Amino acid sequence: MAKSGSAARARLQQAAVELFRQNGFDDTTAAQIAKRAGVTERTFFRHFRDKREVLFDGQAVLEEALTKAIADAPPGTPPLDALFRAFGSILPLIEANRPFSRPRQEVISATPALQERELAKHQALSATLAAALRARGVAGVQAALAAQVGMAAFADATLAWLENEEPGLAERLDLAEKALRDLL
Amino acid sequence: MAKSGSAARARLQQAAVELFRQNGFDDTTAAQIAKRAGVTERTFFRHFRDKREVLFDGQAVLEEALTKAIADAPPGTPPLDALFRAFGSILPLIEANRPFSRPRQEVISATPALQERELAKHQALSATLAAALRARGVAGVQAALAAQVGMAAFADATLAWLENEEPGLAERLDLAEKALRDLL
DNA sequence: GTCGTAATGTCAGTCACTGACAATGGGGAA
DNA sequence: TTCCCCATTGTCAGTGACTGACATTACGAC
Repeated sequence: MAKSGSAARARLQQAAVELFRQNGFDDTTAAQIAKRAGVTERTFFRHFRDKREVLFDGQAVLEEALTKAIADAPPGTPPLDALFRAFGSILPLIEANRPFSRPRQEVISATPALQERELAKHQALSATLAAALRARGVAGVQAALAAQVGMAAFADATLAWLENEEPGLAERLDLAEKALRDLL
Repeated sequence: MAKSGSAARARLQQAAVELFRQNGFDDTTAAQIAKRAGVTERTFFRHFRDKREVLFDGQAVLEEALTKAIADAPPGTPPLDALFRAFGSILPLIEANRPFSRPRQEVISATPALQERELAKHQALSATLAAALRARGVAGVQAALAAQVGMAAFADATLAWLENEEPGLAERLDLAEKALRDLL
């Protein structure tokens, strides 16, 4: 009675979002998610390290796109410029995903345990961006700081835009960048 | 056989660090910690929300000191200056705690689950700092960004200093601040 | 000394997560 | 086609984090 290729994974993610929204993260068991997806609890944990991870699975694509965008920036581009240019280049991707991201973020915002995991993901992404900057010759400390503050601005803008579609994401990002540069 | 006032709490924290260092976080059970502290597992979870939390308990003092330092900064002080001045004012506190912080950080650095929790604590502290800045009239977006980047610099400097005492914490913090200002 | 309250102990239960092993099913080699 | 390979899934038993309910104890206030 084993099912075909890993469409199970997608079904599990779908089922998880639905159940989390309906009953909350804490009142949803892994077994319930698995059942709705037509598999066993054991299969759930074969696809996802833990119960939270089922909501975090698209980061790889973004990571690659951002890294590439940073590497492709004209030589001599200052770190923050390279970063925000990279963010700008993936806005279409983000915007296209809004229908999926919105309910997902709704669940996350209601669940401290999931916010913790989201922070960890952002941190990992930030580390990757810092590495990409260092590969361009940016000094270590600056690369790390630029990546962290850039990610913070990007994450804040995206979060606010998921809650309210207007103003648009590009505009929010520009505002965040300006606010950041006004800091000094 | 119940013990006196919450010295139990301190014993639990002490026992936890020792066992975590000896056997690792994952291979240490809450029951083992409790036993070494002379209490029951149930008592452990009365003092700490979960197994990770036993390592995170000094934040309140820092939070208060930092908030106060920010509030006390001369009016008109730019956000980043107020922030770094506040950090500078609590350096003695941090330095005095090094004997406790070092083994603790050793455990955290070896355990992803604990790093996640640490990120969450930093985020919470950052939110508090942002609020303190806003209370001084700093705009919301700028306050949030300043707090995040400030925390990042502070955390990075402290972490590096815990791994290696030289150069000193004050010096590391100055370097981080300079690197940050050079970003623009 | 008594009494009230806060801290602790006891116990049973749920659920996240794991290791070991068996069953299945689809695709490629012969 | 037929057989076999192997990736995916199912089954089962077990550990440990965490919780609720209730009993017990310690200790200061009076």
